[in-house]
Parts: sequence; C-alpha cells; structure tokens
Amino acid sequence: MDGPSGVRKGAWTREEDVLLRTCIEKYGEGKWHQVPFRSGLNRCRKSCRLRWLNYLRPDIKRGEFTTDEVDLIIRLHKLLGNRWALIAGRLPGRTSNDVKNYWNTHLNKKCFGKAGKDVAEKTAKVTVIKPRPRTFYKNLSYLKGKAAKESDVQSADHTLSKPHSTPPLSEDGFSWWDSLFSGKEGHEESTCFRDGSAKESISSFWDEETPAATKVGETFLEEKESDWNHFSFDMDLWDLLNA
DNA sequence: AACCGGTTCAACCGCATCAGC
DNA sequence: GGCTGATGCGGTTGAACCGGT
Repeated sequence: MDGPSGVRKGAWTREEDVLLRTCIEKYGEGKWHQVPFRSGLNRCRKSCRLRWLNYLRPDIKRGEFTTDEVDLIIRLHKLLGNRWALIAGRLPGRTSNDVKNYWNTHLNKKCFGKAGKDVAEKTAKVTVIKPRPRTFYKNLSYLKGKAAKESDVQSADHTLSKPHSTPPLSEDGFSWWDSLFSGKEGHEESTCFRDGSAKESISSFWDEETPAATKVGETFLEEKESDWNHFSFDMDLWDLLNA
C-alpha cells in the first residue's frame, strides 16, 4: 500500500507501532520530520505524528466516553465550535480525533437529530468564542508592578518578569483584558508583550485557552509551567460552562 | 451463507500558522 | 518583509465491522 513516493500508507502494523514507540521513547516527542529516519519507518512524518498522538501515546484513554465527558463535549462545542483540539485538551486522555469522531457519529445526531437539524440550522446561530491571538511585550509596566510608560511597550529585552497581580486600566479606562474577546482594535500591541521565547506558553495560552475575563497576574505565571493541554480548569471557564 | 446498507474510527489530505533564515 | 520548511488542525475518506434481510 505504498504511495507514489514510496511512502507507506494505510493501516499501521504492530511492528510499525513498536518501531515508532521505541523511537519516541528514545528521542522524545517532536522533530517529526526526523522520526521516519530515526525509527526506520517508511512513513511520512504526518502519519507518524498522527499515529502517536491518536493511538500510541501512553496516556490515551480508550473505551466509551463517560456521561461527564459527553456533557463537557457538548458544552465546550457550544462554546468553541469545531475546535476539537481545544475541546480534547479539556478531556484528559482523549484526542481531538476521538472527540471529533465521537461528535460526528454520536452527538451530531443527538443534538441535531434529523428533525432538529433543520431547526438548529435555521434558528440557532451559535456564537462561537474565538479568542484572538495576542502578542505581549514583556516589559509592560503592569507586568512588573509599576506605572506604564511608552518605552515599556516598545522595548523588549527577552526576559519575562513576574506580572503585577492586578493589571491596571489603560489610559481610556479600557481594561486590556477586555479586548481579548472584544476584537477592539488599537489595544492589542500596546497592552501585550511580544517575546519570542515565551510565545509558546503565553501567546498560545491566550489564543487557545483563555475564556473571557480570565484572571491574569500571578495565576498566569504559575500556570505557565503546567501543561495546559492536559487537564486544568480555570474557574471562569468552569463558570461559563455552568452558566 | 451471502448480500447490503449503515456505522465507526483510523488515517489521509489540504490548509493555516509558526519559526528560522 | 519574504521565503521556506515544520508543525498542528479540521474536514474528509475509506476500510472494517455489524446488524438486518
């Protein structure tokens, strides 16, 4: 079942799984372009990555979704739309593929059953919260606990400082975190810090994980070290889901 | 037993974004 | 700023499975 490029496609064999698992255990996750070479697999990097993430990862949970998980999926889908990776991130042991498949095979019908689907499409225009990517300047004064200065916004040596626990209002009284979801222009660059080294943990943090009005400040840095792709709830998201 | 249609889920594909140069 | 390669994501596909006839 080799493709035109000679790369194998289709179902994975037990032997391939062993090779891939051995490779990941030895070299760790990431650097997927090197995995086929390192493992000796005649598979493309995408195939290797997908197989690992969706099937071989040791923390993957198999079996039926619990009622709690189903409930969470429904709520999160209502909130986030088809952002399966985000939803899966709130379900420990579940992959985005799992969630997507489950939604398409079970919940889509359940929530929008044949009769319901037409109604849903016509009436329920779901407002999906899609947090915008933010950039942060690490020297921002309130992150350092002092008054904001123009130079703070513009400059950026690339070290992160502990943020102030209560971010101040901007000059027009508009809380910078309000803009996270409002889409209000003109507040982004002046209220955030851009730091290449922190981009992974901070920019994506805001982009993918943060619901409206999430507490910032010390929580922000404390959580920075934890793995947000696994299971952690900030209370505001929880409130939002329970609303 | 054989066929058929529906369902499930692993895997593929294309695209967007990111990061390094 | 533009280019290029790497990565991640969501949509889609298709083989395997299952139940009904």
